[in-house]
Amino acid sequence: MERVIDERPGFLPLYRQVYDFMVKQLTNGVWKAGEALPSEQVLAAQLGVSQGTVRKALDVLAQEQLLDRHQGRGTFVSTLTQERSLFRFFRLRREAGGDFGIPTSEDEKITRRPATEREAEVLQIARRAPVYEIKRTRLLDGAPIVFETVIAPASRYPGLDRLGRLPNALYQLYQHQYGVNVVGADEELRADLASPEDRQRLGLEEGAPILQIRRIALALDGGRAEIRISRCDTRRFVYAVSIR
Amino acid sequence: MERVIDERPGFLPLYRQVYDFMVKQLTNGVWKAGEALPSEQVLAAQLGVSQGTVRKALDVLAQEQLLDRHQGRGTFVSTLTQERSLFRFFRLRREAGGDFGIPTSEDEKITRRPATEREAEVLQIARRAPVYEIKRTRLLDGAPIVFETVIAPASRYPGLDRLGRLPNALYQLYQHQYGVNVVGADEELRADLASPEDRQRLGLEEGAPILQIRRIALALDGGRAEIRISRCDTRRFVYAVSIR
DNA sequence: CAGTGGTCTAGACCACTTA
DNA sequence: AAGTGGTCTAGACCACTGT
Repeated sequence: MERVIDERPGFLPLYRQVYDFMVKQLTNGVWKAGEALPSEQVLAAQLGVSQGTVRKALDVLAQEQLLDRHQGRGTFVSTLTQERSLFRFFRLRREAGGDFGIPTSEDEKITRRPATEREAEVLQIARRAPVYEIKRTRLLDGAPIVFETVIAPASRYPGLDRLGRLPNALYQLYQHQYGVNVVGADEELRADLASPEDRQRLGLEEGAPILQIRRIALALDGGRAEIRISRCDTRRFVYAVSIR
Repeated sequence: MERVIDERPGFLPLYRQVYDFMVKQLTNGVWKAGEALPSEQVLAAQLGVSQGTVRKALDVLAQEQLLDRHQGRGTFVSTLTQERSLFRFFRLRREAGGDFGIPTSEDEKITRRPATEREAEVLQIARRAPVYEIKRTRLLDGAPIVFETVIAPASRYPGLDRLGRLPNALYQLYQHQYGVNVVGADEELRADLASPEDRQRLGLEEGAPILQIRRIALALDGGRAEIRISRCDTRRFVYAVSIR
C-alpha cells in the first residue's frame, strides 16, 4: 500500500485508500468470483496498516455485497449465483407477501446494431457504437409474465451473440465470462397499455395494463453494464420493493 | 447499562445491547426528534462500556438514518422534515433522471371505521379495531397525479380526525405528534386500469393505465405504522428506485 | 488444535464546529 | 481553546470452522 502521504487538501482516510485498492483487485480480476481473500492479518501486513483499518475497508465491501465474510472460514468474493443476489435484481413475486418465483426464458433473439443517440448517452459509449439487443420472454411457473429487452454495449461483451443460448441469469454471465460486476441499478417504473408485441408475447388482450420497468444497471468500475426494459403482466405477480 | 452478564445460550454482543438501549430511548421519547444526544464519552461513562462500543452502536443507528452525526457538532435525532427523508418515501419524479417534485394535497377526507379482516391482520391489530381512513388527491406542479388512501390504526393516532387539515407530510405528523417513527416500508407495485374514482380525481379517460403502489409502513417499535395505497398517473412522472 | 473473523478496550491523534 | 465526532493503532479475548 506504500502509505501515501496525505496532502492536506485532498485528504483520504487510510481505510478509504485500502478500500480503493481492494476494488482495484476485484475489477482487475486479481481476486475472482468465489475465491477466498488473504486473511485480515496477512492483508494488514502486506499493506502496512493495522488489522482494524483493513477490517473497516472489508466491512464496507461486505455491506455493499461485494464480499461475503464468514466467521471461522474467511472472506470470499461474492458470486451472483446466490439467491439473495439474484433476487436483488429480479423482484417479481406472487402477490400479497408471497414468495419469489424462479424465472425461465423463451423466444430469445439477439441482434447487433448501432446504439441510438439516447442509448449511447445513457451507456456512456460513443455515438452509434455497437450494442447487442436481446429480446426474450420470461416465464414464472411456466406462464409468460415479462417481455424483456436488454441493450448491452458490445465493447464490454465481445462475442455475446455467438454464445448460443444465453443463460437465465445474464448478470452471472457478465461476471464470470466478462469480469463485469453488476453492483446496483437505477429503475424507473410506470404504467402503460400493452403494445401489440406485449400482447403477442404475454397473451394479453387489447387495452390490458402493463408495468414497465426501465433499468440502468451499474458496474463496479463506475460505468454502465446495460439498459433493460421489462414489460410485466402484474395480474398474478407484483413488483416488490423494501425501503430501509 | 449495568453490564448484563451474557448467558452462553442467548449471547448478544455488547454493542447490540447498547443499540437496544438507544432504540428504547428513542421509542420512549427520552431522546426527541431534533435533539442532541450526550457525547460518545458521556454515553460510554454512563453505560460503563468503552467509547468504541458506543460508537459502533451509534454508527448502526446513523446508517439506519435514525441519527445524524456531524463531526465537531454532535449526534442528533433525525427529523423526517429533511429532504432526503421525505423523498425516501415519496419517490415520484419527472421522468428520465429528472428531479423530484414537491407534492401538495387536495380533496382530503378522513373517516373512522372498523378495520377489515385483511387490514387488521396486516396492521397487527384486533379484528374490527378502529382505523382512520384518509383519502386525498396529491398534486405535483399543481396537476393531480396520485389518488392516495391511507389506513392508520386509531390506537396509535388518537384524535387524528379532529386535527383539522392534515399536513402534507403525514410521517412528520406521526413523529412529532404521536412519537411514531416510520423507519421503512414494504411496497408492492402493479399496473391497473383507472377506476371511476381514479378518473374523477386525476382527470383520466376510461381505459387509462394506472400504477398502483401498496405500501406497509414500518415503525421503529417493530409494529406497522399504516397502510397506504397510491394510484398514480405516470404519464409525466415515474416511480424511481435505486437498488444498491 | 490452529486459523479465521467478531468483539471490546484504551489511548493517541486528526478534522471540524462553536464560542 | 475546548469539545465533538473521525481515524488509526495495538493488543486481548471470544466464537466459529476446518483438520
